[in-house]
Amino acid sequence: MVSDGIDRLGFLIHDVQRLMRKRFEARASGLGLSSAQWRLLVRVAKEAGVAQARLAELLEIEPISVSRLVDRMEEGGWIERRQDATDRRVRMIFPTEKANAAYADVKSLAGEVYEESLTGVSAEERRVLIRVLDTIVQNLTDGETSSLEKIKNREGRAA
Amino acid sequence: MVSDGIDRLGFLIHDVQRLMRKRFEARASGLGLSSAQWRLLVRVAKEAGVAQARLAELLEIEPISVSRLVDRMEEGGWIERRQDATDRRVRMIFPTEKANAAYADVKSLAGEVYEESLTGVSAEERRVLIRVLDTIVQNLTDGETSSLEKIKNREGRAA
DNA sequence: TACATATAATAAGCGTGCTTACTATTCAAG
DNA sequence: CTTGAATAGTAAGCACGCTTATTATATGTA
Repeated sequence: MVSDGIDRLGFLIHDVQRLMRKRFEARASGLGLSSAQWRLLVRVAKEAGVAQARLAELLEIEPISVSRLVDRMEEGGWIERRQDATDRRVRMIFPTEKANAAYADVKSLAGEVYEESLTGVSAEERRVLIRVLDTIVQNLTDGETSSLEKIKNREGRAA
Repeated sequence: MVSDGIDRLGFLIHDVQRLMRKRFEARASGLGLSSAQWRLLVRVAKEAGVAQARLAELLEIEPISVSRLVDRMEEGGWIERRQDATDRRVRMIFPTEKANAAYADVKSLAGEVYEESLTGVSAEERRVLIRVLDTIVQNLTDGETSSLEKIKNREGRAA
């Protein structure tokens, strides 16, 4: 009943996340983009001009984390902050030309890492993997996660 | 070919890891143990007196990370460092009584988080999940991971 | 209008990982 | 025995997440 390996689930997820991030960053180091920065860039590329607070919701991290991530990415020349004309509290985030140019490269690079990760894993197993991971996210997102909870209630599941 | 969701794998793993860690830490906060400290404690409980360098190999993190983690855990009264009589460079790590007392509690607490995560996931899907995650770890551990590489070559796969 | 509340962003400081560089100690040659 | 390489541990400083607190601006209500 415990010999199915479920008791290792936390350790396994932790290891997989760390190894995938590490390999991605080794590949993308030439570009100077970390995986956290890449995640943010994907959102900004799809939704140029998005406010930092909205980015925090989409990325499901705290606004302060966005603030400092954006600091570093602005220094790196990946994004720029602009004032919102109608609400002076808001900083709108736009990708730079440099970011747009790198987008496709980094995307295919991420795909490479996924393929290396899944060597020897069948199509059916891949489907199960994605489905189960989605289920876990749902299970853990509902209830008691305080700040995430509010987002979900307000927004539903943002793709 | 990309519509299978594999292109979201990195984001999914990242989210699952963060949510599981967050929920675990919410539960364990009364005890004052973080998930990183819990991981270390599991190893030390199984192998009392282990050297920090060996812990770094087992946990697959860098020795300096162990050093500071051990600092905080020693402050928290979870473990203690003792000198090795035969090699004065070595610090041997032992669990305290407090740690031994908490061990079973935290273990069942982790089990609860896993079960909540996997609500609605069949036994077969769980087997596939664990098998695929193990495969990913293997795929990403071989080759090019520099420091981990050395460990693997030297030790093989430590359970 | 004025005051209380809410929201956007940031500051300060912590935990956990990293790289790079250092000290202390051991071990292997010569 | 002495010198040089390897090993154990740590320091300094960075990235990225967090909590808590602060500032500036909007907004709703008396």
